[in-house]
Amino acid sequence: MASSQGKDPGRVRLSDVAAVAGVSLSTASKALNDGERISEETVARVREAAERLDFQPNALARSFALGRSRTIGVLTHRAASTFAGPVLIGVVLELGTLQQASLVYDENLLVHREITSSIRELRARHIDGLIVVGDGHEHVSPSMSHLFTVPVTYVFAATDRAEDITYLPDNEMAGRLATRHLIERGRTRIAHITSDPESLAVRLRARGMQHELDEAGLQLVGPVRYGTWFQNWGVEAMTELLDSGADVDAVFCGNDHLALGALQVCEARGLRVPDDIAIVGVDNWEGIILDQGVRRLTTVDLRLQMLGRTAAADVIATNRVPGEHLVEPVLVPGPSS
Amino acid sequence: MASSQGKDPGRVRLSDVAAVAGVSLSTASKALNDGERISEETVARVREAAERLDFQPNALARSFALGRSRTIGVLTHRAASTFAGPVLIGVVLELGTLQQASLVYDENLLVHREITSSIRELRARHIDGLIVVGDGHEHVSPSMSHLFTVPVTYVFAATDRAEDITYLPDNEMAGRLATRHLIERGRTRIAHITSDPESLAVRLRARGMQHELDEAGLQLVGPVRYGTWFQNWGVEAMTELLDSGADVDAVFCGNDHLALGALQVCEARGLRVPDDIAIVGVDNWEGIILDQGVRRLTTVDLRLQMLGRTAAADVIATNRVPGEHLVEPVLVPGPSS
DNA sequence: CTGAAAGCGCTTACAG
DNA sequence: CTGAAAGCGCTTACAG
Repeated sequence: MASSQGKDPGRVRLSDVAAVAGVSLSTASKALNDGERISEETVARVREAAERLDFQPNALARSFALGRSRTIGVLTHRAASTFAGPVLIGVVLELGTLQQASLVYDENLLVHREITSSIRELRARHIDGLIVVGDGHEHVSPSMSHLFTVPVTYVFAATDRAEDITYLPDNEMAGRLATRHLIERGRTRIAHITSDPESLAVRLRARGMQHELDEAGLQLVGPVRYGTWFQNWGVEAMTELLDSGADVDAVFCGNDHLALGALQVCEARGLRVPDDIAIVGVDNWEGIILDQGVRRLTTVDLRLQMLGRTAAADVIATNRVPGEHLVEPVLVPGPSS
Repeated sequence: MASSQGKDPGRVRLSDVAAVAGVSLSTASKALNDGERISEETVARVREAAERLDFQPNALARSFALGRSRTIGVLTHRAASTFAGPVLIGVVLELGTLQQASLVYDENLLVHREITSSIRELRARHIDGLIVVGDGHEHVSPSMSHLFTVPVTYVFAATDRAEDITYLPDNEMAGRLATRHLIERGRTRIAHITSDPESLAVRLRARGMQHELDEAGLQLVGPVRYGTWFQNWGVEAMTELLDSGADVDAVFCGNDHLALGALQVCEARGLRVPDDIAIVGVDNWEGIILDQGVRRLTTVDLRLQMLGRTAAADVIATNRVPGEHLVEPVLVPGPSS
């Protein structure tokens, strides 16, 4: 006798369906799948039998026969980090919706083993595709696409190969949305407080802002105040800005920490926000507070979970388009602007 | 001819290994797996051949033969929520480490389909186990264990069946850790600001606090101030507390929002924190700020990601223990206490 | 349009 | 200790 572990006595097999429908196994299979070159009547009879018996095809047998695992490999770097976390959640939730399992390899694993070893394992598992989750696009990741015969999609990561399919948040659009929002509300004297220009996100957000100002024929209340991503820089830069006596009615901050710092300075000085001065940040990191019904900041949400979902849908799709794809952020209005 | 999709011409099969080792297919299989009733010499020869050919067993064929998918079903409710998110990340990362794929079903799906339909799909996939991710243990989830023949583990959820295996954060210990920390630092006049006593987490944290006070022979600077989880209640309650003229040198707040509100009031009144008054919260929700090197609060971290990892390891384990299991929180010291 | 048969690549009960 | 053979439950090229 052969293995009995694979057996599941209570389970309905396709052969049972075929018997009930009075057709052969192969006809039953074709009727349930492509349905091509099978008479409508037969298809109906087989489907009915399958329905009546509550037939669920054994996914293991199907995968084996087809050589497709309905499993997607997911390679991450520090997946638990603040920004990569939502991306990973989006990836696994969307894959689940698409009936695909996720086989996740975290970097912890990769440093201990050879990278080639984990790739071999991924191949042994016959994954149908691979998603590489980065940690923003500050660092360019080396392309791994040539190591796989299955589709590879990069998300929250840039690669060194132009034909790779990458998904990134649209940081330039984030700058545009924030600035447009302020302009639409009648602000004309807008300043910018942000982090280090070494960061690509900083440069892109600033560029988006500049585009909108140009289109509106406005001048930045300059210079751009570059510093760090931390709240205390927001405090310091806002203090400097106000002390400089600049005529300013709005500030676009590169992230929400800076915006909170700026808000704090304005409140301490008795300036009304947004009446005297409007403030917009980026990240919507107040998620936890928003959950609880309190929101202080206007901000731009980069939709990181949607970014993960989009990449997951892509790796399964048949019409994949090479190159860089940007996911649109959304403006989340709040009382500060 | 049969299906050719399953073929992968470049791939080494077990039969190749057997041929190179000069043994039969069955002997090769046994040598590589159990190794029982096979001579050491043969085992060595087969292993060597496998090594040399870089043999990776086809996981699809293996799963099919054994009836085990190396895939774990994961059922979530609002997985993207603030607290369930880290639990889910812990689950999928740990499963990945254990070479298990994750097949995630989010509630969005479940409301549209019959729950029985998703269970049938999970069964058709021959999952080796199921993890149910809840959203805290405020609501008791109905047990689903009887619907599956594979191991079911609940995490961040309580069920209505005592034999179910559940993993929860230890909220009582969170209250103890916070209070013990304050007592060890010489505080003797400790108050408690927290949310609604309807919440089990509120009651457990308060109970843990009371235990520690009792053991130290201290009295709570009462009454417990029950309210909401929001920062403005922290502000209000702290204001009341100070206005009441109570002699207080520390406050344990039920979460970090309340602690931030309390901190704000103290700072506004010129009280030095922690010199005049020490404050401890719960949640370590400043994660994002911590990433950036700034920390204001002392807090208790419930280790939600570790909670997810622990549950994931459990569902695979052979020695599973029925009942409720608690994951220990850790105190994260900061300048506020 | 339909069906008999081979095949996907393993595991294991059984005979030797 | 070893090997020939059956079996896991599907899919599909081929013949009819």
